[in-house]
Amino acid sequence: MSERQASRREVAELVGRIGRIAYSFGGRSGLTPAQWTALRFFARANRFSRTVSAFAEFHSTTRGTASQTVTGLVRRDYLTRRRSKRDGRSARLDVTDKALAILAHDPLDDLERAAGVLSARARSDLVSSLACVLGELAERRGRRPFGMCPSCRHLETEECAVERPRYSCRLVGESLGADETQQICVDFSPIQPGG
Amino acid sequence: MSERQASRREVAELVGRIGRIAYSFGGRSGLTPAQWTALRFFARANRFSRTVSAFAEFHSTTRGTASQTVTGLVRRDYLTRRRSKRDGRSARLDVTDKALAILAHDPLDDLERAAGVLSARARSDLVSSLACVLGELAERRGRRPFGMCPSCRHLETEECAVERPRYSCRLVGESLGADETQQICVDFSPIQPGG
DNA sequence: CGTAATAGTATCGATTCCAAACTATCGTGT
DNA sequence: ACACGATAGTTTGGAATCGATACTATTACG
Repeated sequence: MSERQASRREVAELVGRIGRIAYSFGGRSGLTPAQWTALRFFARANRFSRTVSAFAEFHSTTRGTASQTVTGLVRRDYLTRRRSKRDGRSARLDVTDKALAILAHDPLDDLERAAGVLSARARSDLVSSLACVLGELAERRGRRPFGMCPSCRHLETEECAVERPRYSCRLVGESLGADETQQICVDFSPIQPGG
Repeated sequence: MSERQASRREVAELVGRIGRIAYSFGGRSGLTPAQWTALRFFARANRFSRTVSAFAEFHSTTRGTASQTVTGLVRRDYLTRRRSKRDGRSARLDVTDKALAILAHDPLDDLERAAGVLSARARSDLVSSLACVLGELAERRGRRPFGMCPSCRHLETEECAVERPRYSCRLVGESLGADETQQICVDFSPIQPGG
């Protein structure tokens, strides 16, 4: 085995192990790993993406399983369900204050803190490399990469002279608040292929 | 939220997403993600680490669950169980030819190939950054990082003038073949903390 | 020889998981 | 207006996972 291939395998092994340690721990919250993933998703997703189907995509599971996970969280008052007025089939899930409270003690914060041992430069390189790998893997598996507006080809930025820039999405054809450009989106499509 | 914290969160989100996509796909093998993880582990672990307990540590699960997963793989002839002669409580699991055959088409290979889009330099940096984060995260969670001899403080290298170097492990007090220094070990302890 | 620790298994109920069938709504084309 | 297929989401069933707990057997320590 060549050096090149060895380092590829190392990437896969390390990501797998970190992901596993991060995923498998729910703390004493009474929430399962899947429920934690769902809460994080609905807290971070923009208003077009807070649906059962988008979460199923995000979590790489079926809509049926995602539906069950969401139902459990709604029943426990971590999410509220609101039927869409535009599309009678669709419903939007929003996190409750109870969810925000528990998310303040997210066990995944351990991973964030662990990333803090890297220098800012190393962390920046790590993020771009991971984004690149994720984009490539998502493409190979036929999955959506998810991501935020700043690197999305659907974002339209209207520079105004005096005011702040105005953002909108070419895909859904709606204007976006500046904060919404920092939320994750199911329709994200990277400007440069692969990250 | 500062830039520093934002990039930490991005690391966590990206690792989580990549890990999830990589983990959740079993292909048409009939094996579950947990079973794939077990097969990979027993194929990559050294002879001191191919036990139910070590796999439970590796997979961040309980010994009970790990026992069930292993039992299923033994029943399907992917693993063989051999009781230890030194320790009557312990048993060693070895992968069968059937397991090696299916591992040749490991769905996780997609992730390795995705890592191939990075330059060798970027990949090398990625590996060391991830190893650093993993070491730190494992410490925070009180988990073993697992790793290989070259960066383990238990490795003893005896340099011989004409012959190849001889390796041994200070912890278990046994000599190691050169190939065994490239297998993952439950007793791995990094030379530099967090590295 | 007795006690504590360790390796592993067995069992429980809750959850996850996928697949498949199902309802309801939307979009398109005629 | 109507049929058709696509989409959003739920439901059901069976297998597997999961954590917790209790359990057996063996080893280590004193």
